[in-house]
Amino acid sequence: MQNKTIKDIAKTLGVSTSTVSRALSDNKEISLKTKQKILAYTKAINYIPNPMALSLRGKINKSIAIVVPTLHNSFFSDVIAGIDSIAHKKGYHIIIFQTQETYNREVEEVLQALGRRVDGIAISLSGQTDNFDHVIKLIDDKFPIVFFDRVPTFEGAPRITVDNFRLAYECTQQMIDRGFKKFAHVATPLNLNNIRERHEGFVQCIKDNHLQFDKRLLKICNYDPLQAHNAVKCLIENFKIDAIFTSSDKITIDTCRALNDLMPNDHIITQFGFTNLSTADLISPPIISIKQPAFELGAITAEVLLHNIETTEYENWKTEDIKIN
Amino acid sequence: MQNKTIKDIAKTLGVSTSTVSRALSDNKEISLKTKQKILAYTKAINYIPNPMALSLRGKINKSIAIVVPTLHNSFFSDVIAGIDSIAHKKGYHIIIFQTQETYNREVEEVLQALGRRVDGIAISLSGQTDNFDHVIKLIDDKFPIVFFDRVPTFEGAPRITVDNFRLAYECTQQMIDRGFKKFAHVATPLNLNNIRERHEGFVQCIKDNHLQFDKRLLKICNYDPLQAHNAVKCLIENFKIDAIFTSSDKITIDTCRALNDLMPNDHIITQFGFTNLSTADLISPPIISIKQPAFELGAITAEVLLHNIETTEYENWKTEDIKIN
DNA sequence: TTGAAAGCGCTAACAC
DNA sequence: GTGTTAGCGCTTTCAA
Repeated sequence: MQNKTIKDIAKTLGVSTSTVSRALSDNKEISLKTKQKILAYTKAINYIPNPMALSLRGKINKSIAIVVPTLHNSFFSDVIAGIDSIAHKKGYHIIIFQTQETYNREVEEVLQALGRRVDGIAISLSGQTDNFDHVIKLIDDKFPIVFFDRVPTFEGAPRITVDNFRLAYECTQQMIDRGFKKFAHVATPLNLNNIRERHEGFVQCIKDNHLQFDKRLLKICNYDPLQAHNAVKCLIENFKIDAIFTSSDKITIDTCRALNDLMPNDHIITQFGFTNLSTADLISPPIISIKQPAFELGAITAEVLLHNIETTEYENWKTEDIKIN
Repeated sequence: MQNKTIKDIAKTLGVSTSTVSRALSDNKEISLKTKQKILAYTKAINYIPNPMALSLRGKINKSIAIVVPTLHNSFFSDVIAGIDSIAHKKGYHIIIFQTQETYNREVEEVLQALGRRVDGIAISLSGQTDNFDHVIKLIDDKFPIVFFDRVPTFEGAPRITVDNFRLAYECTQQMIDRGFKKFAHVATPLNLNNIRERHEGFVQCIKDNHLQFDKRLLKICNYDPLQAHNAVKCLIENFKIDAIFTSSDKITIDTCRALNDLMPNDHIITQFGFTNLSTADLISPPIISIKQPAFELGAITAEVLLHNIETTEYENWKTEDIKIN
């Protein structure tokens, strides 16, 4: 069953390989008759050109790399689904690389992606990354790369994000409108742009409403549920808070569990925050949840990336940032 | 920055391409000195051989295809994470193909995977698939393929599944032990092996406890939430049921929403079922939830597939089915 | 121990 | 309108 080659086809049909190649590439320098004969045959045998050979010839590979911190996160799964939806339409396949949130893996995986000669890279940075040489090099070399969600601070390649500031601001405003006054924020470290922007939107909204945000009410946790538990415990015991803002998926869940553990019956504290779970509406105690348009983010990332891949003139590449609403 | 080729290296070092190739492949027909010189240099420049060239030469590609119905499902995301964890260790990359639950896409995507010359395929069948020629052909050709979760009825290639019957049986037994007596089952169509096995485990347990299962209490729904709503409504209005069994992720959620809508305050019906959501414990009304070991399923799938890929003697391939507990 | 050359599947000059 | 050939990066005979 080994996929037939252009050579086999040529032999079977009694023509040369270049004739077959021409028929396949819709070249005009070929008679309609031979072309139809060849196309009929290739269709019949389900011929698929060997992408390795194409790639070796310098043609594009029709594959893009997606580099994400982890797949254990419905946000990234949704983004990938969005990227795939666009990529598939244009005949591209996606190859997934996980960095497990470490800088070393990120460098390695980017190298691997290049080694595989993907046509472009869509990347969301690891939580550890603070050196950007590996991606700057790509930008300098005009290799198609697009950042999404967790993006670097410098310009040069498109950065596709959701409008974290605005989403956080608006949700906080809703809470204030409903009468909440004393807010805490349980967050993962602010070195990631998205988390930082969410914090800023949250604080700005509080300020704009002439309320105060006590800095001790910002609790930074890592990915350990126990830290969230302790943070919530500290908040409950020491401060009279109305509401807790949580600014990413996992921490939202951890905080929710902490609240359930620490005050199982009276839900006097209301939680609001970012989560991409499909079941956010079913969770108890209820969370006012902010859902990022992850699928759409992926779709736009793919569109920009594919545009650049398929545009040979560098000056026509898209480089501007996009904030999705 | 275009990755250097073996030719560039040869030129820089003043040796021939074959010498470089030999150094890289740890060939013994080469002096230690030249070898070390070459290796030092290739390491310094971060040389990665072009996998396209390797693949063209008939070497393996170090990539495997994962064909899944959809990525919009935390079960499959987790399986993929599990596959990747093993594949990455052995230097393989994963390329993901979605069938969107349709037979036509499944055939097409399998063809695409072969076109890409992946070394093997891990596949979970679409909900529509009832013709298996496309995969039987691969098995006949001794192409490495492993089925997981949604597997065909015939033997010949490894089928990795969770023990659906047992999981369903045990959970039902728990419910009976807690005093529940009158059960309904809200399910997606039973043509998929996993759903059918779950139903069988559920019914068998009821029978073994000398209870009766009224067949009218099996409600088949598709992926539309409205169908689940109507099914639940019908069950509530016409039958005095204690508990509802739901046998897959999405239908579990849909049923949960339906219960919330139809009887928001008195939770006289208890739901138990399969779900892979990380937040199953937070959902209200509480669900007795059965979690499949998705990550582990993926890991084992990858192990079997990679074993077969790397084993040249066909008689040493693993072909037996595996049920994970 | 090393180099030269062929060939994997394909495309694109260049011939005819 | 069609065939011949070189070459993409690599490995592997075969010579030296």
